[in-house]
Amino acid sequence: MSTQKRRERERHARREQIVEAAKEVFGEKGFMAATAEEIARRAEVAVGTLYLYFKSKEEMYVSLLFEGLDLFRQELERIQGLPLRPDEKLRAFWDFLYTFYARYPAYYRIVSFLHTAGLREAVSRDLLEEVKRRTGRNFSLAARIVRQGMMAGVYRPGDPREVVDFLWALLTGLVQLMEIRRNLGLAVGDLAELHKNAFALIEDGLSQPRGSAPGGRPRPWVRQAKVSRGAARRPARGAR
Amino acid sequence: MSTQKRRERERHARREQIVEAAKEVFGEKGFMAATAEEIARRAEVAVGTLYLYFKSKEEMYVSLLFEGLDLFRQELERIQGLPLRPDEKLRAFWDFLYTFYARYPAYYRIVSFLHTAGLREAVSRDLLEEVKRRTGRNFSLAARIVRQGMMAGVYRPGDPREVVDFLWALLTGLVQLMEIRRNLGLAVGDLAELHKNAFALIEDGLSQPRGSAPGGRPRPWVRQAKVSRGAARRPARGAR
Amino acid sequence: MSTQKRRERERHARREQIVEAAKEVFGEKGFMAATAEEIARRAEVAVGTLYLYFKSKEEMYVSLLFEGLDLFRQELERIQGLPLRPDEKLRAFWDFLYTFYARYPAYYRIVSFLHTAGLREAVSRDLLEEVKRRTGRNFSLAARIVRQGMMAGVYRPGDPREVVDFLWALLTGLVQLMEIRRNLGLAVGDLAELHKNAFALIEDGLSQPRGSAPGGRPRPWVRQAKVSRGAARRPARGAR
Amino acid sequence: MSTQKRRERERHARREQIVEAAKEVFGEKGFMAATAEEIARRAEVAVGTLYLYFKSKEEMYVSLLFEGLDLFRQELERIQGLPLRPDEKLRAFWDFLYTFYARYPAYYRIVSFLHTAGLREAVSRDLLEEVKRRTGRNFSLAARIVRQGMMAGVYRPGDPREVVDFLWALLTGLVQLMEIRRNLGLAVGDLAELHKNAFALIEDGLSQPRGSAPGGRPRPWVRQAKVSRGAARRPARGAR
DNA sequence: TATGAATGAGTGTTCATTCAT
DNA sequence: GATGAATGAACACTCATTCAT
Repeated sequence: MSTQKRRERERHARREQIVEAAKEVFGEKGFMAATAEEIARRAEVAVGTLYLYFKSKEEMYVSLLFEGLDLFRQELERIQGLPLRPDEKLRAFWDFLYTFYARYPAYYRIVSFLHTAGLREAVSRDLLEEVKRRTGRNFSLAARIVRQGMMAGVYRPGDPREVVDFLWALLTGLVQLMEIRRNLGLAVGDLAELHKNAFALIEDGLSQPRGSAPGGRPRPWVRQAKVSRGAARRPARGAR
Repeated sequence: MSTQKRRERERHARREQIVEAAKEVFGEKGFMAATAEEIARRAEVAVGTLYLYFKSKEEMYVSLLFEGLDLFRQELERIQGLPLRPDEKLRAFWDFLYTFYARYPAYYRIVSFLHTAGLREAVSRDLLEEVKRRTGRNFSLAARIVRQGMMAGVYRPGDPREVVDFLWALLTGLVQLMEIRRNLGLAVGDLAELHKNAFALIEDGLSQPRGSAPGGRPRPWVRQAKVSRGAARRPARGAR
Repeated sequence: MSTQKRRERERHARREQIVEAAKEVFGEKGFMAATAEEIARRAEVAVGTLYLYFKSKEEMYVSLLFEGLDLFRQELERIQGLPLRPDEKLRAFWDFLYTFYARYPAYYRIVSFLHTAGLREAVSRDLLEEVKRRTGRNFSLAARIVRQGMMAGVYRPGDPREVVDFLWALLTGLVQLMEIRRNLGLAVGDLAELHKNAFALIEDGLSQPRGSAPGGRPRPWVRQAKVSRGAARRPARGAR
Repeated sequence: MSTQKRRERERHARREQIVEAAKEVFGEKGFMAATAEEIARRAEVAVGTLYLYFKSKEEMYVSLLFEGLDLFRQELERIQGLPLRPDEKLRAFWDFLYTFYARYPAYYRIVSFLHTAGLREAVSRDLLEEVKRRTGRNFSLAARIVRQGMMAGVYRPGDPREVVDFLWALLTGLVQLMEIRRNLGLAVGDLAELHKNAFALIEDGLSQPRGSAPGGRPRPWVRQAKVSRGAARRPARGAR
């Protein structure tokens, strides 16, 4: 019993060693340039040991995401529990998206890695399932904030999950754009500033129009396409 | 003189051969899985020849972007020339962002490739400069559309380039999100639908409030943070 | 004493577990592709335990032969005990060689494995001794059948062990030939048919000429080389 | 033109370098223990170069067979052309089987390798086809000798190819048996002697019975099974 | 310019075997 | 005896890039 527990503990510790080393090496060199041998060396472990804990280099990399996803969730839950108005919560969420990136850019890179072609072959089904579960939970948590805003009448009705997709897409898109600009040697603007302004833009779109009476019929979130004079009339495609 | 011109032409033709082959191979296999040998074979050229025209595999890949950037610019200019209201133009631009992706997803992948760590070492300075020039031009062109909307009072005043960044980031962010979801084996929503709705959201944020008189004092685009009643006042977290 | 016996029994049972698992795994995957870990898993035993009972993977493999050699011997003894004429016994033996292969091809593969270069280093001396003893016994048993035929005057006098070598060689040679043909994708003939015909051929060679009186001077088994008329006399090439 | 020819020659020479080195290394270490790196080193060639000429280690190994198959064929043709009686030719063939093994045992080992499971995946289709073609030709050549014997009435009628199979099987089976015995540390008999005696045995089975009149009805090669008293009567299975 | 044969460093992964507990 | 985590040497194969012709 005691032996088993010790085993358990040691196993966990060893895994941590490896994860830490992997974080370092992948962080410094990126996925492609990182080598199994160096990770093993830094973890002070034999190369073979790596493969006792992870199926492949890809799996090692993606596994690092878990910690990030959990940190992400914790913060989300903290925000959710704050005594704030829904719109304040959403802003807190948006701010968090940025601070999280600023603090742990590596996690965003791993997420970005998830779109690599052929990923599904290199990684175990279970790992992918777990990633799905955790990202799904996080998206749901975020969606809840938006939903509360909608139900409180602060935001127009709509699909809250879609809004989260937009926020996430906007943030990651901006991050990538900035990184590309840096890579191109372009003077890259202040991401913090961009981030702040982006929210102002989106929040306006989300919000109930100011003039509308609190109890009035809500302006639908997806509006009719305005018709241009002289332009071919396209059929209005209402909200799904 | 004539000889030189012929030389020039032949050189250009040869380069085109290679570019076409590269487009095919990179398109089918992605950057990593593509091999110089296969590109050479398809271009009906010796492997060594590739390196007479391109410094490296990376350079070959990134060069493909030029054509995309030019197509992009042409369409932008077409839109600019259309007899549309500024807001209609912006919508046309937004639609174009999507149709361009739908038609040439490969270009987006190359753009995405530009954030690879170590790119600057693998690629010639000149190439990067050229990419900068062309992307810059395209961003400017797009920004012009937004600026026109602002000057016409349809949109609130602000930095038009920033708006273009937002639009671009939003679109590419959504594209990546969808690709990740597909890779994770998640039921992936309809990108076209998402794309449409995203615009509705943003456009609202961009627009002058409905009730405001055309000539009235514009509501500043970046608004003051709303204050939460009863909640502990926390500093804005965006800046950090 | 009792304890020791139990120990003994348990030890034997454990060994059986492993042998059974090894038989399965080697049978399914062949020697090379089989792994110690899988054998351990199937035997429900730790990997290390394998090495308490066997010196090496090779030893595990070769040990499987014992069971086969014993089955072989039992059948040989059964045939020996049958109320048959010597030539009928030999045919029964020959048929058995085939049915044994058809039923337990794995054993033939292990035998074939015994000619691997470097075997002696990978396997304990004792194991090899045991294999020698058991195969030797089997060969002797088979030789006895032949000897009986010779003594009965059914077969010409000669070295019975040699005849067994021939029969064994012929059968295993045919088996290997068929397997190679199958591997090459050649239409492979019916081994059963071949097996039958081969015996007809050999039996004739073994037999006393028909016309010779039972008690007559036996035609020597190894005859003088016939001399070719008109052909240049060449030295026998067999010796070299 | 001259350039092309030189290229051709160089290519051939390089290939020979590699083949020679491969022959050495495989010969010394066997297939499994041989390493690509050592072959390259001995051939004074880069490792990658090996793979310009051969698809895989397996292919390298099997390719060595070609030379052997050609030597084999040449000797077969020589024998065929000799002014000998058919039965003398067959003996010459049989002697050759042995001397060939004695001189080039490595080739027999490669042939034996051909029954490795999974070979077809490790080796190109073309290579296998070529092996088929050449072995097929050799078997045909040998069969011709037997057929001539049959047509001359020296041997009983039958399928000459089958006889060749028997001869081949018998020889290779003996070779393997001897190698196993040597590996087991058994005093291994004189293969040359065994080889000689085996032929006496087989030749008798092949031959027309001595007493039969030249023009008489040939005794069928596959005879009726003799019936044992008291044994279950098995149906006679006539020649196919 | 064009060629294409040659290079050779680089790497993820396996697995028989050991040994501290 | 039994365990099973750890080891680490071993290795085939790839492919971007070069350079002699």
